[in-house]
Amino acid sequence: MKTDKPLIILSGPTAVGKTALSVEFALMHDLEIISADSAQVYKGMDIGTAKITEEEKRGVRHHLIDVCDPSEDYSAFRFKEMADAAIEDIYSRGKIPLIVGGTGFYIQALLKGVSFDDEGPDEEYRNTLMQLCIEKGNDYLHSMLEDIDPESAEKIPEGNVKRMIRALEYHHLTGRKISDHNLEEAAKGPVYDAAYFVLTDERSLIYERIDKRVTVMIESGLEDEVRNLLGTGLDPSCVSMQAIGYKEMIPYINGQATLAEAADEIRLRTRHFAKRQLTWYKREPDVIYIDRQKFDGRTSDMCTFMTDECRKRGIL
RNA sequence: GCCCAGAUAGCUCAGUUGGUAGAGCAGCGGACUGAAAAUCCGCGUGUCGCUGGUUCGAUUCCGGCUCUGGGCA
Repeated sequence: MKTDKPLIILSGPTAVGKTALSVEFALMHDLEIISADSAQVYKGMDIGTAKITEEEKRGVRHHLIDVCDPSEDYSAFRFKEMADAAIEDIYSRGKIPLIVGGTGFYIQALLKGVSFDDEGPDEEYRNTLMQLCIEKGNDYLHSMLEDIDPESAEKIPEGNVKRMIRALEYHHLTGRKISDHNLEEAAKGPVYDAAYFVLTDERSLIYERIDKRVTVMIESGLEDEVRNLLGTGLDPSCVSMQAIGYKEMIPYINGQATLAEAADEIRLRTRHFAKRQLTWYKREPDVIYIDRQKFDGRTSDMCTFMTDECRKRGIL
């Protein structure tokens, strides 16, 4: 029995081998790929994001890569809008979409159809709050939050300025508590019939692959890539430049660190990132793990496993 | 060869006026619903170099040894 809104998702920590597996699987079933990656959307950010190359695509159509200028701010909201549109487009061609990427937050927004019904972001209000925070301290923002939304104040630590600001902004724009909004959204079920795969491996092997990948990035010209981006007048504090591999290069380019120090910092930050991704998946319901160890790393066997799991769910 | 300093967590080091020890980083765990490759929260994982001595008790004091720096030759 086939489903109405089939969707296949392949996620997993960085450097685990999602790209190679995704192309192989897409070729096998004539799928189109939608990237769920918060950094690969930016044009000109190729080496540091380990963006798939034209050769690696092997003719498989990819969506949501290079759709944004690095000076623009991308977000979960924009991803959801664009991904929903891409999915409809793919359905119209009679094909099934394969979502591939490591940004769990984006995948969640898409899969559960999270509603972003306020008019945000309100940059002006955010700046006002940021200024208040600097002048009067984190505890001042926290007490503001306590007044309008005690549940959020309970949950969000004083140190987490970003989330305090977002909670205050949501209330400012809608008059509602974000804690209520979050509860409503959390209760939602998926809007697509999805098989949600997470590719994993032994932690130490993921870390080894990260270390090697960073070495290759440096050898492939990451420094020039970052210099070129900054050379266009891009603000180093903008969202795209917060991506791992970019913000760590800036001290080196400014002469405040050696290249080896920058590379080590990238390796460390990437390992931390992989750990955060793994934590995220633990909480996602109905995730199907693909443990590389169990397949001895054989792509064809992993594809077979994925095919079987999809069929069990009426997908494919 | 001699002199000096050091040897404590994976790393860098602090400390115990003698009662088996604690910071930062690493590591590990967690949160996350319009910045998410972002942001934030929690957890000490140890033959205190080895070996004798003094002592009720030594990681701490004393001797010897080993190793590592630095200096003198």
